Amino acid sequence: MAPDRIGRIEEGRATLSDVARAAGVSVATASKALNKRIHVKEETRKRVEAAALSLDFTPNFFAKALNSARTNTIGMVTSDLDNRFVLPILLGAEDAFGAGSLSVLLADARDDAMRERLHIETLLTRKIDGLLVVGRTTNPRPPVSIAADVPVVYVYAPSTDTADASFTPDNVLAGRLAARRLLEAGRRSIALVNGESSYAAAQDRARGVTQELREWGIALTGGESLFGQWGERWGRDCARLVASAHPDLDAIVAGSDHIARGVLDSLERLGRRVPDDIAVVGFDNWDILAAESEPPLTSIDMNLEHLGRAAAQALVEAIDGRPRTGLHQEVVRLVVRESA
Amino acid sequence: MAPDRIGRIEEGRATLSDVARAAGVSVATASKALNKRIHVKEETRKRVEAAALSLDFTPNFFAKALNSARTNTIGMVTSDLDNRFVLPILLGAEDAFGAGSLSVLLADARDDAMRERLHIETLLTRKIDGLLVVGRTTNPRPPVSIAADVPVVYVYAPSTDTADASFTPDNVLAGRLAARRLLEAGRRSIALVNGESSYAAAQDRARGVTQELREWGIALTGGESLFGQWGERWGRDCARLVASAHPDLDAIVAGSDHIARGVLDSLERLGRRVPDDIAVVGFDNWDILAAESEPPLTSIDMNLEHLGRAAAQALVEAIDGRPRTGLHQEVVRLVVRESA
DNA sequence: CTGTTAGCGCCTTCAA
DNA sequence: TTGAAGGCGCTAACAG
Repeated sequence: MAPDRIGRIEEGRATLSDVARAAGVSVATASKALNKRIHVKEETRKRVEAAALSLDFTPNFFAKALNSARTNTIGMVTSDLDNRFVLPILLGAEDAFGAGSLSVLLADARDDAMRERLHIETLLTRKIDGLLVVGRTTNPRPPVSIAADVPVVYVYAPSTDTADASFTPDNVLAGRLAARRLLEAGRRSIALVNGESSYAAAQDRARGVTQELREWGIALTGGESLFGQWGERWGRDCARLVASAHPDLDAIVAGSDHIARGVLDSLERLGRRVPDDIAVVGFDNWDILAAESEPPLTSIDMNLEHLGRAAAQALVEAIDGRPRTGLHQEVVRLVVRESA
Repeated sequence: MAPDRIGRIEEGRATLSDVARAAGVSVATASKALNKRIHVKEETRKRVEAAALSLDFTPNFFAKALNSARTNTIGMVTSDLDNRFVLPILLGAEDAFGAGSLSVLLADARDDAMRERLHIETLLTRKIDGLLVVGRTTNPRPPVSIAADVPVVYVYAPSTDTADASFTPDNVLAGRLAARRLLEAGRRSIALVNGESSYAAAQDRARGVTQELREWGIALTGGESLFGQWGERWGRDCARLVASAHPDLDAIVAGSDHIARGVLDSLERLGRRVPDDIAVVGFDNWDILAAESEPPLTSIDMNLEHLGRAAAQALVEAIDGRPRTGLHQEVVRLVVRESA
């Protein structure tokens, strides 16, 4: 029992050879036994497992990683952690990876290509099994260049290389769902107060809305290009204008919940009741904005947690040799409250 | 140059012995040279470094970790990633750790003690150099029990053990700053529409507000126990009541920006102008709520990014053998907009 | 079924 | 100043 090696005393960890000795077998046998390998007598395995347990043995992660390809670690690079959209995605991903079995190395690139390269470099140094690249917007982004054969999955911001595996919310569908909700409620004069035109999300949502309207034989009131900023102010300003210019207006699709809040605000000031006079629907279903507004806001939920989970799942499968390449536009859903 | 070992071909990584051979020295010398150790002739080192560079040599992380205490990895356990407060903290922490030099293993415990234990267990297995425990609220939490001598720093939620190193925003100061702003602007009838009483943040802010008022010889209008929920609805309801009950009311401190939004809403409906008739100040400086409200909201910023950075810094120092124990209440700051 | 022998890639004595 | 040898803890051949 005397420490036979320098360092044993302070570093209390039991090693495999300790276990082997305690069980009266060789290290190799102990290894096989603990790794549920074949060719080990049941009784021997029991003995080894008992020894391992009593010594509170935990295999040394690094020794293990040293001679096996897998490290059970995946890397996650976000371009902007300060982005509320990435949170649910991370959550979903974390979820899919399962507690304890797979660890996540997180790195934030601050929306800076150099930092991203650097971070990915160090992640690769740590032999991650796979890489999840989380974008800041849904605008396509250049693929990361990785020499090694590490599977990569893009989330939120898809890769410009359509052969890469990318997961992004279906914003066209989102637009359609929003419009459909209004149309089915009998609304016929619908305006779209959109976000910034440089965002794919804004463009896609607009596309979805107009597509749906067209199928109903209707055109967007106020035109298709009411692009502005992603904020309340723009929502307020723009809503005031369209609502005044079009007295028959009976619905507004807002490019985001944030914009929608501004829209609601203006409508109230104009004396238009929501939803009786004018219905309003937003995007994102950001409950801090949507749940307790006056009235509570009907919105399209982008299913971000699901998105993260799907991407993570795909990454795990890719690691296991079953890659799912290409762009995956994940489904979104309508959340009905009172505004539409 | 022919691959002398199985696996060399597919696994293109150059090893130290490759470098040594290329430089015409032994592995030992190469090691010393690259690690800036003494006892290496300058010219030899140059040669080795050149060889390493040309072979694009990166030391094997695991081999290195196998016989050295440091892994340059720290663990970060959040109790609830879905919490908007943790994001800036993570950012600040990531920042303090520096790009590339220190990697972050992220684990989300979902506010579940069992999951937390499990995650910490696996983190320890990976020999993290230190652990950052990020809480969901500022309520004190039981310390994690770690057998090994891994430094731990608590952020946002401090440890109940005051000997542990904890970093949390100074909510009492926050309350004082909010009150002071109003008092200095000449307000004398001030109400506090607070959040949930079970939150230390709500209690501390209340304490700060009353302390400051007391120093000015004033008592809180409407009493000290207007606790409710952290939401707009409560802000609306409560503001309507106090404002009606106290016609002389000239300021409201809202327990959070979210509450403040409800307060603003009610005041507008009651025809009280902000800030002319009644001033309003919130907490959190959550710009999505505060920046574009009508009028824009004056708020107390909790300096979360700074908080995260400070905590991370402390962790790094602790790892380097210079622990900073005890509770650190970090400074917060007033952000003036138009509502007060 | 079990044990012996070789490494994985690196670092660290200790001789030379 | 350099190099040879041993070891970190584990797994993967191959014998026995």
